[in-house]
Amino acid sequence: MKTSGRRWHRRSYHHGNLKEVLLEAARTLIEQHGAFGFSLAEAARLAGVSPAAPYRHFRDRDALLAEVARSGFERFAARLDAAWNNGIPTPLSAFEALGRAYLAFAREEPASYAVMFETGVSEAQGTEAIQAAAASPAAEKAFNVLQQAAAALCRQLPENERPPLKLVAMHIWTMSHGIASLFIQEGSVARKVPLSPEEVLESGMLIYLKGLGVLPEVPGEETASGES
Amino acid sequence: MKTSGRRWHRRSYHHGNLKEVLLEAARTLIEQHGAFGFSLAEAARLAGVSPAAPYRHFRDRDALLAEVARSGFERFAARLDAAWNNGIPTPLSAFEALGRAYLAFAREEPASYAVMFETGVSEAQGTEAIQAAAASPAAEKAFNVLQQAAAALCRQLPENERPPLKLVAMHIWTMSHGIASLFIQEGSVARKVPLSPEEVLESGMLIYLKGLGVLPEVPGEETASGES
DNA sequence: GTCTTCATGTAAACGGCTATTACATTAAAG
DNA sequence: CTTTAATGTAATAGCCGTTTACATGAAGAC
Repeated sequence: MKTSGRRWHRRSYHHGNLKEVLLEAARTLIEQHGAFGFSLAEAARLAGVSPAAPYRHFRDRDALLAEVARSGFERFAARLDAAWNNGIPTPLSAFEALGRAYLAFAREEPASYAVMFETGVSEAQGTEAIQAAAASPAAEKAFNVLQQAAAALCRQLPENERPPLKLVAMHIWTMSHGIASLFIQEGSVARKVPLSPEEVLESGMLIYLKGLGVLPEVPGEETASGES
Repeated sequence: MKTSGRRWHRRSYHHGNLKEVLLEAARTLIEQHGAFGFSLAEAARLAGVSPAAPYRHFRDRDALLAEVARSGFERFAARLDAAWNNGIPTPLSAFEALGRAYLAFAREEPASYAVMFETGVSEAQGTEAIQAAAASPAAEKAFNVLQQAAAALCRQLPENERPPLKLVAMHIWTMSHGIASLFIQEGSVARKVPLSPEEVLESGMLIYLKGLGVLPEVPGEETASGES
């Protein structure tokens, strides 16, 4: 029973699906060992191939991480887009769904999220590929969903009170990202606060939208606890 | 002339200040090569000592990074505290100074900031030390400054309208962090938006505070452009 | 002053990782 | 069936992290 040691001791000399398996292995290993400590060799072991095999599919280690980021942005954008659903049934409810989708992605794919948003600093040599992914069409598409949502919300305001769209989109994005980023970290002080990311985001957005003038006079004024 | 190759070919066998120099070298290298790609050996070279020397001062590579994080949190907390200055002259002006101080730290010490907030994912083996730093007293002190500011702002509200302090503090923190984090990245989509981090934070906070009910009826209603 | 001691640095070595090169295997096209 | 290109392996070189045994010298004991 060759399959005992590995899930799939491949039958043929050729793997058949190595690229995808390597990406999956990378995400798994990054979740376990952190964005540091991820090693191409270990991913290869996990996939059951030699340490040199990955180089047939990725130019180097960073190219693999860049692909993790790029594909992550694609799923991210798709998910945000589905949640926003063109503002249906109402912009506000869709906006809430959007926020939840954002946090859900960060929670379900922490490795992808980390590589997408928290890789490297400055013009790091060797991370250009990843940084390119962070500026890829997929990344822009994700941001565009946020911008659409911002636009729909602003459309409820009289024209002379509308702040620049990009600014509102940035506010939404930075708050969502800040929450996702702080809560992903195990040891973070954020974890010591007895609040779920969703609670923080929803209450924060309620206050922000009220400040924007978008909310129709909140009834209960229970700004804190949300509804759940 | 031995001194040509290095700034300071130390005269004595003993370095005299190796620990600090290594921390400084680490910050420099992380800025240049990213949080990945930082190597203890290179830091040692930069300090002009053998690759084994750092182990006299740090248990391992992660311990050095943890110290970068810990000392970073200390300077961070001190700086935020000085900027907040107990809400003097007014809570609002002090709050604005606090936000600027937050972003200034992230801009001036991007390496520290990255190690403090963007290291690793989940319960990564090998990063426990850094995660411990992220939950250290210094980190809590920094958060406490934000919480004090939140408290001072909330104190301007009638008691029955005050949201939980920790919640407001988290809103402030997550938005500041989100902006700092997104703008630190070179390739980020955030860099394509023609807005400075300060503009985004200040305008966002204006809207948020208005939603909170803290702002005394904004006069100009130029929600976007701030004053600068 | 000399001796001892301990902190601090070095040299050498091991194993793991990245990446390259030459070679092996096989699927697919002609 | 033969050829070819894609895909994987083996072997190798260089770097890094880390450990161990040894070297140096500053500070105090005498």
